[in-house]
Parts: sequence; structure tokens; C-alpha cells
Amino acid sequence: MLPIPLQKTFTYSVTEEEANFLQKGMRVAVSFGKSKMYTGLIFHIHQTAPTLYEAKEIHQILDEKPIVNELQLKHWQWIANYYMCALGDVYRASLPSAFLLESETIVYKNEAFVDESILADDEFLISEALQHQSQLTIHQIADILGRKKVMPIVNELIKKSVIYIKEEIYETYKPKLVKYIRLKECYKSDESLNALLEELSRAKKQRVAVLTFFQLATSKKPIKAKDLEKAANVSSTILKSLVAKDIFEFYQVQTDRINFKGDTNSLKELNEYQEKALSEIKTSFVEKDVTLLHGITSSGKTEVYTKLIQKVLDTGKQVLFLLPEIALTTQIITRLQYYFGNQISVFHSKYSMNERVEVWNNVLENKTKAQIILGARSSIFLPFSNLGLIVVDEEHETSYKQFEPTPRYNARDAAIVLAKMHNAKILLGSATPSLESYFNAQQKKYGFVELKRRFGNVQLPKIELIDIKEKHRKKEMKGHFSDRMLKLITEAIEEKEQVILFQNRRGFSPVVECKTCGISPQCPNCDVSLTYHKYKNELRCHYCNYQRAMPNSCGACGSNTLDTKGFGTEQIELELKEFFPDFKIGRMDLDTTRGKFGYQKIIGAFEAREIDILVGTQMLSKGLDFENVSLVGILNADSMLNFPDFRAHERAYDMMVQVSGRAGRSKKQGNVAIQTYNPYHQILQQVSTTNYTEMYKEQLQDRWQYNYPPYYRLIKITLKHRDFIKVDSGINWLFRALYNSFGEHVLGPTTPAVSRIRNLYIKNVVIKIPPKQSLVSTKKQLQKIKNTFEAVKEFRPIRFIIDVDAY
DNA sequence: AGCACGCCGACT
DNA sequence: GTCGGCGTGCTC
Repeated sequence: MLPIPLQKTFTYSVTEEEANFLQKGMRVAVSFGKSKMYTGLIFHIHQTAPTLYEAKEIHQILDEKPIVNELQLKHWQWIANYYMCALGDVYRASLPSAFLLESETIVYKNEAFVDESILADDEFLISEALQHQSQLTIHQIADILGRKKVMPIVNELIKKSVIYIKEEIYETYKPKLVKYIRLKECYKSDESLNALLEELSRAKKQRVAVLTFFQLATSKKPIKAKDLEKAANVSSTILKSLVAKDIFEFYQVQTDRINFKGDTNSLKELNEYQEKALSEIKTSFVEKDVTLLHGITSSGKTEVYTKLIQKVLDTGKQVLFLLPEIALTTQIITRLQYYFGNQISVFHSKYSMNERVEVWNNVLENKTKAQIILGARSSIFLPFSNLGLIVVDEEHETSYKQFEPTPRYNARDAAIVLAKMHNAKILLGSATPSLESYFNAQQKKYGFVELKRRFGNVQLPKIELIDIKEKHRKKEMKGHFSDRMLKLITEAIEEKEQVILFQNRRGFSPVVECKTCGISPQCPNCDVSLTYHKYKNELRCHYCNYQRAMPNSCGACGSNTLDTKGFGTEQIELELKEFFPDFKIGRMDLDTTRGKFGYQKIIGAFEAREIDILVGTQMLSKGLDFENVSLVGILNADSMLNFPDFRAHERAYDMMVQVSGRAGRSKKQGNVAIQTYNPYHQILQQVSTTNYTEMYKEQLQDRWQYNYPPYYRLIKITLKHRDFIKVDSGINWLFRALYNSFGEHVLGPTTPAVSRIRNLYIKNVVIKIPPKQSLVSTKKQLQKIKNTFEAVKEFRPIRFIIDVDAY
């Protein structure tokens, strides 16, 4: 199997000796095509020599033992099949990149060559560059020559024997070594020690170092050189000279980059409701493999999880705990660590390549420290060998679905399949379950358990809707705030409580418009208005990151009448600073949370109460727990409701209930204020009473009526190309072909709200699959149509994207 | 995906 | 006339 988007696997020949050594799941370096080397994965070992071509030999065996197990291979095949992508794509997505070595062509000078007169100009340039540098990569050569196509020249040089080339493969993973220090054997006795101290009487610093060493040594633990330096307050040169005098010696130990404190604490006692939920889950697991836990915000789901996890750990099995990406940088890790100490490993996208390899190896070897994996969606690919339980927290989260690049899998669904393969149980938890999961529970496909009481019996927040249409009419608005909202904020912060304000849009304003001619600056690459970012005084595209300075006058008519329309987090932050100059305002959105510790900084500051009012986008709603927040404000609920998507209402409900849940988590009842132009909207009514079941019933009714999930399944097909006409004729052809197969169940063709991104035009069609229609045969048929599509030569350059369960 | 081979426009 | 553009086909 090769890490490239090809359907096929490839056959290589091995010697008998190699065949005896090799096992499925080991990596081998193989050459593929003219010169490239890839890291192939052994998928199958057989004796059937191919007849139509001669199999190449493998280049090198890269592993001693398999790094991927059979269950994973099976799981990968399921993913490739279900989500209609190449097995190679799944392989590439699964392994940490450090495992996937690729070759680079390195050019060397042929020392024997002397006659430079036969060289062309470009050839001479390279020859000369090699005088100064012993080796060059193909990339460097391209830089020297200032052009892309360099292989013909390189080949010519090889022919003239000026140079030769080698394909080099690099092992990119480097174990981390820590330097330790110990006393040489001969100084271990008391007499020799006294003699030593005598000897060092003039070297004061060195003496201190030796004495400190003995202090540290009383704990019987190995001593790190760095620790000794610190404890004795000496520099590394002092230690080096002691080593030079043969008194000490250094030694290296390989360590993991990430280590958690080893302490474990006994689990918290559950209250009666949690206890009941726990026993219901256990009962449900007797019959059902999947169980949905519907626990309202702050009901203490985590404690229930921990009990369940402990039970599985006691049976010696592994546990996978899935979380949405964002929640991972925060408190839940600390909380679980508190209970499980060093049995936990964490895995997510902000980890470095090396860190990921370490987690992978620890899981593979079933190490003690990898008994529980806390991870984002990609952790379903880790080499588990005996999973006993998977927990999917916040199972409704859309970030479990990967959209780009392939494989476009949903980690929650793939985890259910994974659990089945391991004969493990899987618990889906959420305060606002996805309609599909709730539906499955209602249909008795999943077990179902509810947790309806907030922990410590804190009441659910009081939610009020503020009609800003009315407020505008009565002139009771100040900026984007209603008088009521301002009053609530003032009350909260004067009580020294904190406030969270939610605005699902970043920047200052999403549109800049000229009042004279009505024209607004557009992104040159995408079909959207540029968002104004006041902080940097620039216009930015949120789709392609294009940016330019904010102009002073209108680019079209030249008048100085540029105005902003709509508002984002930046504008709210500025208004707040004006209204509450004596309080500290913070902002949390994509722009302020860049970098590895971006979130943590802001969250830390808010936890430490250095920030009184925090303004932010939806990232605020995810798995954050703040003690002291008494008010949550939603500034404009309507923007969430008016989305052209069949799930918009469900999502808006989720989001609002989740943010509301941040209010009043400890003692007193919190407040939630929602500003809207349409307070009678059914979703807002349902949010204000936190009535999940009513929302569920009503939405389900709509889904039934309009043939949407969970009744019908959806496959979305997207075409992208630089040329509008090409995409347009492509989509029309495709629609007709699909219509011939599936009839009225094909929707489209549609143009998405943003019809062009990064200069690519986009068109969609959606296939709806009725409950009785076979998924497998539908996909087969679709694959056939795709093949035909790609056989048409004017369509071939069009990107053809299939997204199964595109929600 | 990446890379080579093969056929058409803007430059010496 | 060539250099370099990208369309086409293949990789064990």
C-alpha cells in the first residue's frame, strides 16, 4: 500500500529471507515510478507473481515489527469504502508524518570530471555550484537556475558524467535524549570521597556541585545534569570539568517529550443522579454496543465517564476518549489527569511530529501511559490492540467531520465501527445530541440514558430574549447593545462576576460599503466581500486570507464615504471598551488564538479573572468551564438561524444552548440574554426553555417532510475548477447522468453561497438516498458515473469531490 | 500524487 | 526557430 491517492495496491518482489521476516503492517521503502521512493506498507504477502509486468524489488525494510495492526487495516478499508476514497489516502492520514518518509533526489559531483568546455550555460552553473557545495537537492537546483523544469538538465549532466544522483531517505523521528550525571565507580566509598572533597577545596564551585549532587542522590533517583546545575547554581562548564577530571560521567536516557505527573487521585463520589445514569449505562451496555448519554450542561458527565473508564481499565483494556479539537487545550485534560495520572496520553493536531510518534509507539506497545488516549478525531487511527471503551464527548460537534483533505470521515461514526471491531462499548455524550444519534436512540438502535440534573443542583440559567427590533424603534439601543443587555452586564461586573459575550463573526465588520455608489470591496480570488479588521486597519478575506490595507476612499467612485455594515467581535470589543472603560475586555477568536498556546493564554487570563468581559466566536461554546461567569450574552441570534442549510436550526439550537451552559456553573443561577429581531422564532423559544425534545420533534418533522437525514442519507458531490464554463457544463452533465440513475432524488445543481474560493468556481449536486435504497449499490453506481465523467476529456481537469454524509 | 512524454504560443 | 506552457498517461 502506498501513501498516494490510488485505488490499487502494488506488488513488489522479496527474497525468501525477506518474506520470512516481513509481516503485514511493516513499512518498506520502495521505488515507485521513475525515481521516487515511498514508504509502502505491507498489506498482503503472497506467492502469485504478476504476469503482465515484472515486480520491482523492495529497497529496504523499515521496521522490526509491524507498526500497524490487522484491526487497523480492516478499519482503514471500511473508511476507504464508506467514504469513497483511496486506501492510500487513509493510510496517509493515519500515520504521523514522521513515519512516512519520502525520498529526495540528491545531486553529487563526479570528481573525475574535468572538461567544462562541453557544458551549456545552465549546466555550467550547476557544476560550479557543486564546487562550493558537495551536494544539492533538486529544489536547490531549481532555485539556482530560477526555473521549475530542471530534470532534463540534470539528466543531460548525468549523461556527460558531470554528476551522479542518489535517492536519499531520511528517518525524521529523533528520540529525545536527556543527559544524566552519575559519580564514577571509584568514588563511591567514603574514604575516596573525603579525599575528593579535599582535592576540590580550592575549586569552590566544583565542590558545591559535588556536595549538591550528594544531597540530590539521597532520593535514590537518577539525577539529570540540568537539575544538578540548577540545584547547585553552577554552569554546565563546571560539570564538564568534573567529568573531564573523571569524577563524574554523563549518560543519556531516551525520554518521552510529553510526561504527565504520575499522581492519581481517587475518583469523586457521584451524586444519586450520576450514580443512576452510570448504572443505566452499564445495563444498556449489556445489550447494546452504542449508548447515548444525554446530559444537560453542567450535569457532571465527566465524572460518569471517569467511573466507566476506571472499570474498563480494571479489566486491562484500553480506552479512547474523543473530544472536539478545541476542547482539548483546556481543562478536561487536567481533570482526567487528576484522576488517572500517567495512564493518559493526549493526541491532537497541535502536537509536533515527534510527539505524535511517541504517542503512537506507546499505544502500539500498549504501555501503561497509553491506557487512556484523550484525543481529537485523528486519534481513531492509533494502533489500539484491545480497546474496551470509546467515549465520544460532545458527539454532536461538527468538527468530528473532516472535510478537507480526503478521507472525509466522521470520527464519531468511524469510532462506532472501530468499537465494533474491537468488541468494545462506545458511549456518545452530549447536552445537545445530534438528531441522528437521538433518533437512533429512539429507534432502540442505541441505548439511551439521561442526566437531567445539574451538578450540585445549580439551577439552569435564566434565559431571556431581547427584541432588538422593538429596542431600535424605541431608541433604546446603544451601539449593538440593548439597554437591557448593558444593564445585565453592569450588574454582573459590579458584583465582580464575569461575562461572556458571543458573536459568531470575527473582525470589525463583514462588509465595507460606499454610501455614494453602493459598491463594496470584494476579494479578488473569492466571491465574497472583504471583512474589515480595524485593529490592523486592513481588509481581509476569510476564505483565502487575502489582505490589503483599508482604503481611505471608495475604489470605484473615489468618494470618502466608506461605511461599515454588520459587526464582528472586534467591533463589540471596541464598543465595550468605550462603555466600560474601567473593566478589562478580552477577545477570543481565530485572530487572537494563533499559535500553540494561543487559547490557553486567553483562557488562563479569563480563569485568573484578569478579564472581566470576554467577547468571542463559537469557540467559546466548546468544553470550557468557568466558575465565575454569571452572564452569557448572545448579541445577534438571527445570523445563526438564517443559514441556508438543513441543519441550520439544529446547529443554532446547539450553539446557543452550549454557550448558555457556560453561565452560572458554580453556585448561583446564571443569566443568559439573547438579542434577536425575531423573538418568536420557534428555535429561540425552544432555547429559552431548553426544551430539547420539542426541538427534536419539530426538526425531525421537517427532516421527514423534506427527505433529509436521519431518514434519507446524503452524498454531496462538489466540482471545482478555475474556468466557470467548465464547472458549469460539468455539473450539468453530471446532474443528468445522476438523474438517469437516481431520478428525483438528485438535488441540484446548486451554487454554494460562496461560489468561488481561491479562484476556483464551485458547484454542487446532492444525492439523497431513501431508507430502503442500498448504500453500497448507490455508491457503486456513483463510482461508475464518476469514472465515465473522468473519461470525458474536457471534464478531466475538474476536481471531483465526493462527500459521504456531508454534515 | 508526481513525473515524463508530447504537442502549441512568445521569445532569442 | 527554441523554451517552456500544461494536457495525458502510467506507476508494481
